[in-house]
Amino acid sequence: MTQSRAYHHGDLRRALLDAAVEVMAESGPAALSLRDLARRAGVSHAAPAHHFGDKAGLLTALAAEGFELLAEALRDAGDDLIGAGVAYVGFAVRHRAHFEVMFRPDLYRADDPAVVAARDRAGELLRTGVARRTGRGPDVDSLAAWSIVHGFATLWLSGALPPRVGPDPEAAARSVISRLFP
Amino acid sequence: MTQSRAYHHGDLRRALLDAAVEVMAESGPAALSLRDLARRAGVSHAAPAHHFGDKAGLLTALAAEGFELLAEALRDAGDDLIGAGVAYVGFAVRHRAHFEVMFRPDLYRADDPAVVAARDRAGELLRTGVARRTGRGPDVDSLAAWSIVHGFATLWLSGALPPRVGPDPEAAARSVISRLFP
DNA sequence: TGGGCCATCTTGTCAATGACAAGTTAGAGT
DNA sequence: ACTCTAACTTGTCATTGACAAGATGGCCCA
Repeated sequence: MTQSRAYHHGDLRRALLDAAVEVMAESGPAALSLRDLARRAGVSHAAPAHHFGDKAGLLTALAAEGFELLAEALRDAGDDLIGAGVAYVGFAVRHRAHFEVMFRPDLYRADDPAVVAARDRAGELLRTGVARRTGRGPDVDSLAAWSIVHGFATLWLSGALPPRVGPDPEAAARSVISRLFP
Repeated sequence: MTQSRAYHHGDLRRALLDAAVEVMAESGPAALSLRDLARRAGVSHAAPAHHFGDKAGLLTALAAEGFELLAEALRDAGDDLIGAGVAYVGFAVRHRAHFEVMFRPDLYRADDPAVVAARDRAGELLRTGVARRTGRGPDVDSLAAWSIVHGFATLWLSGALPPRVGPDPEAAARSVISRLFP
């Protein structure tokens, strides 16, 4: 994270990331345009390139930030396995743009050091959380836990779930996860 | 599905869909370009527009086809709940391009009649399959089942799963689903 | 204090793309 | 044979991502 106490703008890098989140939150990642972000930030159309190189660079930064936010959310959930699962879903809903980029490696450079580090950190939290709870070898349990929360979050975000699931994703997630870890 | 015993080309509509699947299978949906598809099919750059209107139209057709293929795969899996889950994952892996479009409604017109019909058909199969197996109210069980297979498939496709899961997605999926329905 | 340095941002440009408009071709039906 | 129309082409425009080259302004150090 270059500390950018920017000159002309203020903090263009952050402003661009925020604008990207805003756009993607309402129109999805496909609607993202560097020139549009520049317009929103009030800078020239080539300004984003200086901070991120290209579009993939911006999304790489977003993905890294996303994995950091996810790790933070999981850490805050503490030892409670169900709570961690709910936190995973809560993160996906609250940081929809980040989440949607994170698991679309064709959009960014997944081998970027910052991304790899943050992802490993989040993955570690996920795995140890499950291992602490269940006696068994963590392999199947943690894979099942990750799958069920990730699947629920993805389905929720895609709007594929029927209305009867209700309006509160975290409440619904809690009952689903409880089905796996009664 | 307009039956297109096409004139000049042979069956351009199908050729374009196949080319789209091929491109997306290796480079993801973001790499899709109508002009590239036209080039691959050996037609002019505006030919695709005649069959699909615009890019979203082509992806709408792909999504509808995907839901039909999914319904077919679930039907073939029969009454076996675990088998149906494995079939869901198998479909996602084997028809990666279709699957990736289907659950990205910002890319196509999700309210298209053909899409809605096919999706409802697949959804019905999913729900009744679970209800047949478990005594309980199908709500939580079917949501949990759908979440776990969808999550596993998504994670597998995104390459997020660690190598120790092994090379066979369907085998790994089977053990994960068995964890939910022992 | 003032002069250079360099990150930051701008202007200009090019090829590629999606979308649209208008024209052309060729098979089908009569 | 004639027409009709689906299937495709040619041409064009605004938008976009990427790159090159230049301008600007704060900061460091003599």
